Amino acid sequence: MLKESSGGDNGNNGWARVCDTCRSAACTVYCRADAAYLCTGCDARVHAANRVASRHERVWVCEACERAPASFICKADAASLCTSCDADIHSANPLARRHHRVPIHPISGCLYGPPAAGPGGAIGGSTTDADDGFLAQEADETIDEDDEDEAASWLLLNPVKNNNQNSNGFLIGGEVDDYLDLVEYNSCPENQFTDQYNHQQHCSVPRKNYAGDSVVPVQCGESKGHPQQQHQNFQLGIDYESPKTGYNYNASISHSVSISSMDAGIVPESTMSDISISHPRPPKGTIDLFTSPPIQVSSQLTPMDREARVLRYREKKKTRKFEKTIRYASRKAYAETRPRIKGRFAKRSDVEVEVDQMFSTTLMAEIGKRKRNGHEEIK
DNA sequence: CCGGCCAGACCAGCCACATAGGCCA
DNA sequence: ATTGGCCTATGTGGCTGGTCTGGCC
Repeated sequence: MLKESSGGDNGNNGWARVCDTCRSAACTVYCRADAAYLCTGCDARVHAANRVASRHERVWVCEACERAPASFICKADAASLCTSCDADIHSANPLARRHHRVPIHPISGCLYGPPAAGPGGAIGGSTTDADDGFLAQEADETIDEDDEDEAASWLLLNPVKNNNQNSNGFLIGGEVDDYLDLVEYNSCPENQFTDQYNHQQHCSVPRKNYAGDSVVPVQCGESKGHPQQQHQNFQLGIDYESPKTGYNYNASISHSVSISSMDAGIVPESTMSDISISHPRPPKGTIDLFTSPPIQVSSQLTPMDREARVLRYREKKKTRKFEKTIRYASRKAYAETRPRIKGRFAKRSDVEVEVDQMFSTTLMAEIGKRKRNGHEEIK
């Protein structure tokens, strides 16, 4: 797909960039320190020469055009792509746009070591290595170590640590929290982006009536900057639960909002529609390059920002809730009334179906009669 | 080995959503 | 004849709760 989509000509002039050193082989990596494109052999030779050279940060060359440093890994295509090719390929159609892409982190040291994985594996895996500058910086911190570690994983973009789960199987401040926190961050008046993204994020109106599942409309604008609204956003960030089915793109996602009157934490559909409809959350560990604001924010945090976020994380941790959440109250009500056999849903008998139909037709007739009467009264 | 605990599987029906196809300007 | 927008029909898969089951301690 990738090669085809690039026209099979490998980019601008139809030829892969050649190694800047040997000038004979096609380059495979780009060394930022040397600002040079190198083939596998030259890279191994140059960067194994001494310790300093071995620390040079390198990234793989785009597999589509083979002419620019790769910036993202597309998990669906299993390919590393430069910004340009990524944009070309993944803006082609809605399906491609949903491909999971993660930013490539440069790797230093030996790229061709014994357990070396492919381009994606080697570089993608580096995010959890000590080579990661951000993580290395984390290691120097000495505040409350447990919280700090957890907060670090929470602050990171794609750390493996984020897969930590507690005994209940829920995420402990994983990427989900991270994502939502970024949303929250963006939603703060002082942090608002001026583009349409945030407007959609928090002010969207359900596209449909949703009467069936009791989705209620969003109150927009009036609560902007209002403490209560901020609180609600805050809770959203906290209570995000891990899907029951685990690490899966299609896994169901539940949300919970702190509403005291709801035993099981039935989500006010306004928040539901906010998240799941107006801006479907990109899959775990991915970045939606075309609809999301730049999320790299977290990797460029100032110490002040970082401290603030750690504090916020701790607050969230304190108030985290693990209650089961109900996204659709109507489905819950229906499920409770359905016949069961040993706990499993069973097919309704013909009699039950008939009764239901009779009831519904009667109800519709009643509603129609009331409407007509209403019109007559108005007239 | 036994008992307690817990996570996950299972089921049917509703419905949100995506897609395909038809129609019209 | 082609294109773009709109609407409708159809298909797919997520969501829901009570019970059972297998694994673990």
